[in-house]
Amino acid sequence: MSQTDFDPRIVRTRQLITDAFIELSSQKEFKQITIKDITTNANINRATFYYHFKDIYDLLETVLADVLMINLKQEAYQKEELDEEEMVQLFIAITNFQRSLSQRCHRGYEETIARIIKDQLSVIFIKKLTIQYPNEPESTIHSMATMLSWGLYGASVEWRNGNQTLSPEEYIRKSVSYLLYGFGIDK
Amino acid sequence: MSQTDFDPRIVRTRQLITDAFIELSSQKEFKQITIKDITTNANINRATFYYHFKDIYDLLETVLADVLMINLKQEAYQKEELDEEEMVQLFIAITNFQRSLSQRCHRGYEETIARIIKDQLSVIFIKKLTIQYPNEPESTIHSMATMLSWGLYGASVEWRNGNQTLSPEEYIRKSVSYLLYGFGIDK
DNA sequence: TTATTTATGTTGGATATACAACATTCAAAC
DNA sequence: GTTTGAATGTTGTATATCCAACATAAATAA
Repeated sequence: MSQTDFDPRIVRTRQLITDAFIELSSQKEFKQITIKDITTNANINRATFYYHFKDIYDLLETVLADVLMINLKQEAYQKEELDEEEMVQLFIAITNFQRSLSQRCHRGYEETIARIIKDQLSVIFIKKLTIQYPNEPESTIHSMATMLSWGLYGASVEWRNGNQTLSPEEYIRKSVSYLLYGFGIDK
Repeated sequence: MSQTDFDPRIVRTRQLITDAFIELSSQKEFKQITIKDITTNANINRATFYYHFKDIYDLLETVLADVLMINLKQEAYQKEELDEEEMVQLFIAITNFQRSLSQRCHRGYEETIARIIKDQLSVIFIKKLTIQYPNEPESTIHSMATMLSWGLYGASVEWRNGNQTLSPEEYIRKSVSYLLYGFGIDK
């Protein structure tokens, strides 16, 4: 964080944008939210949005990292194909978040947070699947990405609600192996 | 209202200032509130306050007129001495406000509003009494102004709580005559 | 498929808001 | 009463936010 990030104007504007995004996430799916929706809701100029964020994906990652304190930045998951190791790391990031959820003040809108997390997982998986299966129609790619992101998130909820005798890694590694094998990862 | 008053920056900043003033009014008397208090509470620069308002008295009148919708601007009560007609007009302005209070969403902080109104009445009366009694010590002037403002406001509350068979003017004119007579208005 | 509308990303210029500094006034401390 | 500190009002400069406009892409309508 640079010094200018303490400028009250910047702080206020970022808060407006973030609040708008979260509110819209409770009403719509990520792919239905437009920059225009956000800036209208926040009552700021569109150029101002671009002063602060590169695009809506940048906003999504910032909200996850800075507001929800969960590391799901794309740059941390750069391998082009689905990979067991990366999926385990994704799962650990989510369970870290789940672990802290009971101590946090966000419990009131957990459903919105869940949606935001799944949206980002979906963004990550779509990117990988598009590269790995260039000839698959987009609808198939989206469908697979949705199943993966919901599955991974659901597993983290189950892990949290259980007695947590297994570490996240132990809990998920077998499932991930089966998942990837089902994708013909051994071709 | 000029076109620039729809500029979102202006709207937001004015809201921040107004909210800060109202919050501080619930904690302190008017004369204890400083510009610095307001700008700190609102998290804006002091120069920005002065961009919008001439001074704290300007803010007070604006809050009354624009937020609480009650006309107690000094410029409407310019006679230098206490005057029966002006006091009746003051009372009518307050009772107009009281009349609408039951239909408004401000009921939750009526005490703060009462304080703000009394503060402005006090400002008006201090100005007149200072001119009328130049040799009286300031503490006396303040004391008289306080009694007048509380008295006038209290009468409006009583009027509102009664069955309102009398118009505001009928209700207050006799009392005002007695008040002014007690000030030696007939010298 | 074509035409129209909407959204995105960008750019140059205007302006509201920020900052620091200053002079003066007022209030508090000694 | 004197000194010190805080508050007020002001000013010049920097910058975050605003606006309109443009080119392009994407979505929708015909």
